[in-house]
Amino acid sequence: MATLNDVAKRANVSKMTVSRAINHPEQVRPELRDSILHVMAELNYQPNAAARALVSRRTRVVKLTIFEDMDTTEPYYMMLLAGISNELNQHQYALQLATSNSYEVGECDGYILTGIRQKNYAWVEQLRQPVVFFGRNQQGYDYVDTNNYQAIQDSAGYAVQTGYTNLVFVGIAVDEPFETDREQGFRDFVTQTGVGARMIRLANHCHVATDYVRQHWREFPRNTAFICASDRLAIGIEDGVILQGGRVPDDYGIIGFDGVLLNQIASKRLTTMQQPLEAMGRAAARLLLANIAHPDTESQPHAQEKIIINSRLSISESTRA
Amino acid sequence: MATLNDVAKRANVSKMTVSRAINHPEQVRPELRDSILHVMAELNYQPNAAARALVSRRTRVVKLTIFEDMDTTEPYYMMLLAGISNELNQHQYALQLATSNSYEVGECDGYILTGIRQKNYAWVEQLRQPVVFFGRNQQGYDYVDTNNYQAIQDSAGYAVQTGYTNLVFVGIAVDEPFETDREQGFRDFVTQTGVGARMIRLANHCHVATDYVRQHWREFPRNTAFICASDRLAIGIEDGVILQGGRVPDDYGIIGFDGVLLNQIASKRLTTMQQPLEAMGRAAARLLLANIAHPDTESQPHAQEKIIINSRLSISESTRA
DNA sequence: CAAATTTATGCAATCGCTTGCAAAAGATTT
DNA sequence: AAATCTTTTGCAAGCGATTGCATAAATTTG
Repeated sequence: MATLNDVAKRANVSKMTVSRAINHPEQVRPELRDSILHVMAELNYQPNAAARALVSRRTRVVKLTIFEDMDTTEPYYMMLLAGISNELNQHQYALQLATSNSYEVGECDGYILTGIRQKNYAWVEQLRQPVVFFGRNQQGYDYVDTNNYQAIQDSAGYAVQTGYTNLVFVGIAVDEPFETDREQGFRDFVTQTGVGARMIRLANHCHVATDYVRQHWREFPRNTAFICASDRLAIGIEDGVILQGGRVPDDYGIIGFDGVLLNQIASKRLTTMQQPLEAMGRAAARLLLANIAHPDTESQPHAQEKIIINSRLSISESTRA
Repeated sequence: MATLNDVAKRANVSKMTVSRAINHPEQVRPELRDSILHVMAELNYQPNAAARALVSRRTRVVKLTIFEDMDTTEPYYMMLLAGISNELNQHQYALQLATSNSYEVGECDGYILTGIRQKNYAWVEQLRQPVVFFGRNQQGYDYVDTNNYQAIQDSAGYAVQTGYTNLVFVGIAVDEPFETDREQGFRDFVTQTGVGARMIRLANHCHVATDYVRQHWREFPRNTAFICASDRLAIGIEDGVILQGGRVPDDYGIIGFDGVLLNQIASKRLTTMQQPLEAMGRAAARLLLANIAHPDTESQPHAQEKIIINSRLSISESTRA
C-alpha cells in the first residue's frame, strides 16, 4: 500500500502538506491541493486507519451493542441497523456490531445501545465514550425514542372511535420504560374515557398470545379491540381469535406495535402503530456523532438529550375502517 | 488509559516483557508473568488496538458486507450475523457491518460476503484481503453453502411420498447459483420420478405469490404441492390458496425454504427446509479466520474451499404427515 | 568447574500518521 | 522600500505497540 510519504515524494511536497490536503483542504493552495489529490488517486492511496487512530485518538468506529440476547428473528434491529449504518457511512464512520457476548472486543469512539435491561447499567457506567440509547432511560443518557405514551392513546382512541366498546391492552412482560410508558398511556386513556378495559402482560411470542386467547376466550365479548405492544403479540392474538371463530375485524379488532411485519405477510394486513425505525436509527447515529465531535467539558457537564420521533397508526385490515 | 509502559514500570520490567506476557505467555517465567498480569488488572490495562494494528498489520476486524440492498425485514441475515458474531468473538475478533453504501469505510483483515450478485464481482476482485462467501460461486472464492440441490430433492420427495401428485416449484427470479441449484434439483427429480410438475419464478415477496395463485388458480388441481425457494413465497402461496378456498394441507401442500419464520407466526406452521444458519455463520467465520492466519503464498496458491452444511426438512402443518 | 547451550529479558528501530511550533513566501500597510 | 501581517509549507517529536537482534541469566554438559 502507498503511504503518505510515497504521495509526498511523488508530489514534491512534504507529507505534512499531503496530510493537510486531506484533513484541512482549505489550508493548502488550491492548485497544489488538486495535484496532490491527483497523485493520491494515481497511487490509489488510502490513509492507514490504524496510524490515524493511534495519533488522533479517534477510531472512526461506532459500536452498536444489542443487549437482548440477540433475538435473531426480530426484524426490529435490522431496521434500526439500516438507519444507523446509512447515517454513519455518510460521515465516514464504520459500524461495529456487538452483542452481550462481545462487550470487550474492539475499540470505538462511541456506543449506540439497544435492547438494554436494568441489569446492564452497571456495564454502561464504566464506558468512557459517549453513549446513545434506544429508549427512554432515567440514568441521564441521551436517547432516541418514539412517543410510546401518546402512541398507545392514539391506538386506543382509534379503536374506540371505530366502535369497539371493550379494550384489552396486551403488553410485554418486562419492566422497561418503553413498556411502562405504553401501559400508562393506556391506563390514562381508560380513566379519561371510561371505556371498559383490562390489561394483560405476556412474553413476547406469538404462540403465547395465541394460547392465552384460547384459554381465556370466554372473557372477550364481541366488540373487543386488542391493543398490543408488539406486532408479534398482535399476530398471535389474531390467530387465537380466528381459531376460536371470532371475526376480524367485524367483531374483534387488533392493533399491533412496531410495524415490522408489514411486508412479511400478505394476508395478514395488520393495523399497527408504525415506528419510524430507519429515521430513529439515523437520529441516534447523528446524535452520537455530535457527542463525539463535542465532548463534554468539565465546566459544562452533559445535559441529557432526548429525541422523540412519533409513530403513526397504519390502518389496515385487522380493524374496522 | 494505561499504556504498556505504565505496566512495565509498575512491574519493574521492560515493556517487551509485558508485551510477551500478553502475546507469548510461554516465553516468560510463570511467576513473573503472573505478577505482570496482576499489574495489568490493577491498572485496568487494555492494549491499544490502533498501535497494535499499525505495527502488526492486523486489525482484528472482519467485515460482513451485505450486498442485496439490505432487505430490512429479512431475518435471514440476522441469523447469519448471530453465528458469525459469536464465532468471531471467541477469537477476539470484532465484526464490522457494511452494506452496498459503505464499501470503503473502515479497514479489516478479511471479508464475509453475502447477498452477492454478478455485478458485484468486479468489486470483490480488487479486495486484497481474504474473502469468504455465502453461497456457491464459480470464481474460486471460498464459500459456505447449504446443499441446495439435494434439499429441493428431499422436499419434492417428501411431497410425493405423502401423496401429492402434482408439484409446482416456486423459485426466486434471480440467476444466482443458490437458485439454479435448486431448480436443477427439482428438474432432475421430476425427470427421475416422472411426476407431474411445473416451475415458476417470482419476485421474493409474499403478495406477489399470493397474487399469482389468485390469477392462476385454475391451473392448480387438488393434490398439488408447492415447493418454494423461500419461506416468504411459501407464506404468500399459502395465503393465496386459502383465499381461494383451497384446503391446506389436505388438498394442497406447501413447503418453504430457509426456516426463518418458524418462531414468528403461530398459526402458520409451515413445513420448511430449514437452513442451519447459525452453524453456517460460524463456519464462514472460522474459515475466514483460518485464511487470515495462513495467507496464501506465491508457491502455494489458493485452492477453493467449500463448506456445505445440510439443511433438513422441518415437517409441520402445511403438508400431510 | 569452565565451556557450551538454552532460556529470559532488554534495547533500538519502526509502523504511518498528526500535533505544535517554526520558517518561508506572499500580501498589505505606512 | 522597510515593516508588519497573513498565508502557506516544513521539521521534529511522538502516539503505543511489535519485530529482530543482542545481552544477561540459568541450565546443561564434558
